[in-house]
Amino acid sequence: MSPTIELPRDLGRALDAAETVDRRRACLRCPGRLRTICAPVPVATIERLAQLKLPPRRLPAGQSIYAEGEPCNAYFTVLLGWVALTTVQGGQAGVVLDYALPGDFFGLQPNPETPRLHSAIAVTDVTVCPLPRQGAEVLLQTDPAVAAHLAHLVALHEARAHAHLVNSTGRGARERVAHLLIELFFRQTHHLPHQPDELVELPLTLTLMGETIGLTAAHLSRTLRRLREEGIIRFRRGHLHICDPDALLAASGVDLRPLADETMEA
Amino acid sequence: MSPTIELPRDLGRALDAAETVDRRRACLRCPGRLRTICAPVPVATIERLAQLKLPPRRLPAGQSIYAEGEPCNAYFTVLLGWVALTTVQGGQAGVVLDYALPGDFFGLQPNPETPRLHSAIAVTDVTVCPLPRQGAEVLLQTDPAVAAHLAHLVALHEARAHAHLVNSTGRGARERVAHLLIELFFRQTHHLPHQPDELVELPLTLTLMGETIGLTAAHLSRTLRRLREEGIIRFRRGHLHICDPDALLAASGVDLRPLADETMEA
DNA sequence: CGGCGAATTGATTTTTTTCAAGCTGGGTGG
DNA sequence: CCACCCAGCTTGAAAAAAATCAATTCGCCG
Repeated sequence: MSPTIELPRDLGRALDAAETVDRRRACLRCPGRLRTICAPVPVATIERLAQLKLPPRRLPAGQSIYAEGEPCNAYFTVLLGWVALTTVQGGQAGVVLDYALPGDFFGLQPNPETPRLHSAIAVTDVTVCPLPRQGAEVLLQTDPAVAAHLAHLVALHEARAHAHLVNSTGRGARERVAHLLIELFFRQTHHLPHQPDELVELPLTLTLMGETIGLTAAHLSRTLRRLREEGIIRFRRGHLHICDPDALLAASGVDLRPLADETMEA
Repeated sequence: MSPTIELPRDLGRALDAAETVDRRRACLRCPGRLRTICAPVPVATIERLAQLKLPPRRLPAGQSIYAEGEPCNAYFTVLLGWVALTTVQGGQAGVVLDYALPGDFFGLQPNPETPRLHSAIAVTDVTVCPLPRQGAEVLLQTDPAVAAHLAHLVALHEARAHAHLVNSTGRGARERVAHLLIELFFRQTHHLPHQPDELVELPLTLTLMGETIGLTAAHLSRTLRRLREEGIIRFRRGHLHICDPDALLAASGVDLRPLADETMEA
């Protein structure tokens, strides 16, 4: 029942133990610790998790981590870089459902036996920590703390999807863009922008951002220009500069303060 | 640690036992059994769940089950009727995030200590089975099967939100409407429409449906008229008549077959 | 110095909203 | 039993928002 891990068979017991310690250390040092599926794992159990997981996997920008229709072999934690969860319907324009940032967990399915419902694409160069499905499911069925935490974690993803839905339904382009920028700012800094001239990474193309909020790249470009001309933001080369935070918050058209902690916090 | 339930203190042990049996029977007979949080509960444990839950609550159409901003006291299973999960942003038009139909579980939060992120409104007269939060959380922390199942159940809700997002982003009114009708058909019958002249309940106002897919009631009315004039559907007084299933599926603009089982199944 | 994907911009068309005015049908009170 | 009431639906005309299409331009990389 215990899932196998890829280890050279001829290593002695000593090295095996060392390997275990290494893995355990890696998990304890992991940026995702305390934030994803690992959060409720007591130090005593972390060894078990460390055994389950595969070594980190690095992928270049643009590569698919998994694609719609594929079987579901593993769940993932992002260690480094940005991942887009997205659908592509029959060669047409896709829709970005969510982004997974460092520390975020993604890839859990309603039914693990079933093909992937969406694709996960590396937006930047990415390092992910894969957790094989079988092992993860056993862990869930055995450790109630992990399972309970995971349920709430997925509820958070659901809440984010709902916020996304509210944002891209029945609101103007300006509002949508402002809201998206604030969300992505928040998810990196863990606070709303308040000081003038805050700077943050934003390694997305206009096309991708457009697919996130349901606008064409052309219209998005115009909307961003307007915001720039009003001295609210500047966006260039993977970086977002929020010149006037209050104006941006106002432009989003919602009071985000109460929701921020709950919905965007990873 | 075991959660208390409201019982007259002066009842003898015999009646108490009878009450327990009643609750247990009610849970075993429940339409939500096998479909919601109760699904993985073995008959042995169902008694425990039966002790946790409050007696069913009936609400007239239009009533709020909980509202955005309120504290989260309980989670719910729908026994009868339709519930809309919705946001209302500052007096403006709201957005319907999802519907909960008989057998559906709703109300779980990312952080249970936190105010509600959305409202739940009874669309029709409704009967729900409330599960007090405290007890539910204890159950989750104790019973890994329930917790693991719940995680996947919430993942299903997330997937449905994603499908909703795809549907209402960057697609025409006709496609959105067709997709919504099919989804609501499926969630009641558990199959896609295929025979001509299938009939199903649809107790929603145009305003509500519009808020679900991001259209005004006016435009929705026009879109429905077009579908009616083409002999595809008829919709009146709470009932949907799918005259030409294939045309409706075609109008939705997506191949729903592979997704249906996973995304819509409650 | 090209080459190329991404961003910008303009002109035009399409889609959807908005606003406002009737319509309808089921429920209520006289 | 009927008149009326009212929420919800329908319809029309005009305005607004966004998509589309088609060039350019920009900036990075080899």
